[in-house]
Amino acid sequence: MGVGNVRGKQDRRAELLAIAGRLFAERGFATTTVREIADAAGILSGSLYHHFDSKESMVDEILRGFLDRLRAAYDRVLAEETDPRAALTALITVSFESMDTDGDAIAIFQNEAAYLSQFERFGYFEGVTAELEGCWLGVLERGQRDGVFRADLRVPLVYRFIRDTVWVAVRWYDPKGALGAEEIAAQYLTILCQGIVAQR
Amino acid sequence: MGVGNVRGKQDRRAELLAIAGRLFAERGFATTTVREIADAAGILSGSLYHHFDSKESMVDEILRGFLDRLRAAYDRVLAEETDPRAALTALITVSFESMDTDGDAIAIFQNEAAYLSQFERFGYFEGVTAELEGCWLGVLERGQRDGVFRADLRVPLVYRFIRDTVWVAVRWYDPKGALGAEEIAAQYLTILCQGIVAQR
Amino acid sequence: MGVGNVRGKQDRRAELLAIAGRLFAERGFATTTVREIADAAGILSGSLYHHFDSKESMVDEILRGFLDRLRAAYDRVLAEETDPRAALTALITVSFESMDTDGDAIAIFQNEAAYLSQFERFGYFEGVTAELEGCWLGVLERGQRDGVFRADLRVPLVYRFIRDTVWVAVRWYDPKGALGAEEIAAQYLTILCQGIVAQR
Amino acid sequence: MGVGNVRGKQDRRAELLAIAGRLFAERGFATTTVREIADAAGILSGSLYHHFDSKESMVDEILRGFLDRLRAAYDRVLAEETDPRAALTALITVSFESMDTDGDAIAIFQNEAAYLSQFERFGYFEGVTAELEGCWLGVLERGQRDGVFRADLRVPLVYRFIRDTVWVAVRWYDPKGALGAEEIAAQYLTILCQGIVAQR
DNA sequence: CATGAATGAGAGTTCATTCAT
DNA sequence: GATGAATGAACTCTCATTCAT
Repeated sequence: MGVGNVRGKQDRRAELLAIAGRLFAERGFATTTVREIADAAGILSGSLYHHFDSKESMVDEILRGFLDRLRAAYDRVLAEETDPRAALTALITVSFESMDTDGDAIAIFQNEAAYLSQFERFGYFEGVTAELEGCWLGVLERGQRDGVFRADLRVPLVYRFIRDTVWVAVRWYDPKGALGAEEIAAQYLTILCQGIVAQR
Repeated sequence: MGVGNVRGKQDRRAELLAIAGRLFAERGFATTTVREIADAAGILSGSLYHHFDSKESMVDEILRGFLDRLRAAYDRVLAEETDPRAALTALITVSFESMDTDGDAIAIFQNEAAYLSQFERFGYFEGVTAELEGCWLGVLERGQRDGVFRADLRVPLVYRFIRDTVWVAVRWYDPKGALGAEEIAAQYLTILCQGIVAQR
Repeated sequence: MGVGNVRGKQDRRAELLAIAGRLFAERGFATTTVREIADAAGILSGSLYHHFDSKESMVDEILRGFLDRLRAAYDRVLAEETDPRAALTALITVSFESMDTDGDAIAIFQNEAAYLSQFERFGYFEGVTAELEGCWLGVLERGQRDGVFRADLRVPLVYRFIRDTVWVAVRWYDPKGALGAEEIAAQYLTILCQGIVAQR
Repeated sequence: MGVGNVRGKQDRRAELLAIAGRLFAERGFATTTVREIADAAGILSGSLYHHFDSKESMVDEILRGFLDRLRAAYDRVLAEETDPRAALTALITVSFESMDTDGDAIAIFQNEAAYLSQFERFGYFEGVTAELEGCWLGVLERGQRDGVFRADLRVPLVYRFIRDTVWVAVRWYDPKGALGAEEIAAQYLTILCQGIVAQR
């Protein structure tokens, strides 16, 4: 009935959220039923409502956590790396690495953001997305201005290519697989920076 | 009562399929209701069943058509282009261009393939996906063997990066926008081949 | 455009009615769809409505025909046979024999009368049923009065036993089978009149 | 939260099953809607699915229970009565008596078995029916062999006559009526064994 | 006479959510 | 905290019937 209990309560929430996140990521938000979540947690569907008001509030909590952590990571990168190429490298590496800890949330955000953002509750997506986009665009523009990145590229397009490649990788990336996030990031950076064509 | 009637019948089907495809792409398959499709077509939900057995058979028809066309386009590319770099260029260009005609189907396939393939009816996804993958891998491997593409790249990884970038672009690509598929393909090819880093 | 045409029209109706009757008997009235009837007839469901106003009017026509014929046959029996035992024999034989020509209608009437009689249109069932019942009761009562039939039997009960046995036989009687209606009638009459216990 | 709860749960199921059975028997399985069952139970149609998977599983449960009880009763008869005539008497009496407790199930089985057995789920009908038939045939054949029953009768035919008469009686038998199952069985046995013709 | 597109009512079923226990 | 019965709205799909062609 003291701190221990609160801790326990928090743990249970986190546990349930992890279960829900896993299912949302695997089967989709609309397609996952509250009953399935409850079954996976070993309780009855009605009991979930002692912890969360609704299915929506579950995804909300999952996505907010992820988005907050990602935003913080990007801020740290921008604060630490002043060189555009180093910053880009760090941004990409950090993003790939987040798949180890936030894989489900990333998958959910990738697959459901368009659907969820139609509800007022998820209106905040727009702002966060713009902020994250700003991080990338800033680095790319600075790099182009400094002559580090080629001048004949349309930065917004480059941003979209990078963003898509990085985040969609969550579909096939396996945190427990042989290929680590770091190595994947390295390979992608090689391609992105030098291209796939062999130098003569 | 002759060809004209058959044409009319085919047209109606195609029309309804286009409407359904649009909605499936925008809102997701599971989230789009049969009533919404019917409303958009200006008929009652039950009337749709005069044309199609089920909601599933609608997506099925949409996706089969797209997959067939794509497969044929890839085959044509491989038949015409023997040079790996030219083949890769053509594969990428053809893929981006398919967004002009098959945008909705592409979006549906990207977003729903994982969900749909759990049903027996869509078991054929696996085979088609493998065939398409084979087209890309063949070109990449040949290029690497010929020394056209860098030797230090993991081909399967490169394939995934390309595939993800190309197909996820459907989320932001606007067929009626200022930026055409061809130009986007060109920019992506530049990055992919030469990288974004300015040559000194 | 003369008599021949009318004959053709009548034939077509009879043909469609036979098809519908077959299906109603096999699958039940409620369970048989208008589309199934049309399919079996090689036309489209809508086209059936050029011949009949409704599914109900199809059964109606089928059952009226059968009931009329049966009533007439019973009347003929009662007019011809004055001896109770001969009359009972004839009633039973005539009933079993009607399965050769009216098998489907009998099955429909057995299975659906209770359901159909709830609709006003089929209100006439009650009267016809009472009339037919009257034929049997008359013969049985007369036979009991004359001392031909045992005095310790409750005539209404005997009637029900006979009626049920005779008509439910339609479920297993096969018009094309080895066992003819006449022989079945004879066996039943033996049991009914003398019982199954061997005389010592 | 103990035995009491389980009892309560079982009771509710049984209650709902009784309501559904009543309606299925009265109106037919296909013709009875889930909403009608729910209405009769004073709940909403969706709430029924808290207790049963489907309308089909409701009939299934109803019929399985009846068939099990009947099979057990027949087995008891065969174990207790060795004399063919006594066994036949007991079989008939037990069958008529089952209408007091299983009237609805009997009616459903009589009316819907043909329709239901087309679904895989009800494939077990065939086996059970054959077993029950075996009980009757065994007794009749033994009786004929022992000279208790007449030699000029076709046993399979006799079986069908008895079966039809006994079970179709459910259509008019009234458990609360003046005529009890035992008396009806007795009358039928008299007719069946001695016939309706007065002994001279 | 037949077609085939459409209607409109209603079927069985699902599911997020509530709440007394 | 959890249970489990119930809600109520919405879903996919079916089907008898109509009617312009």
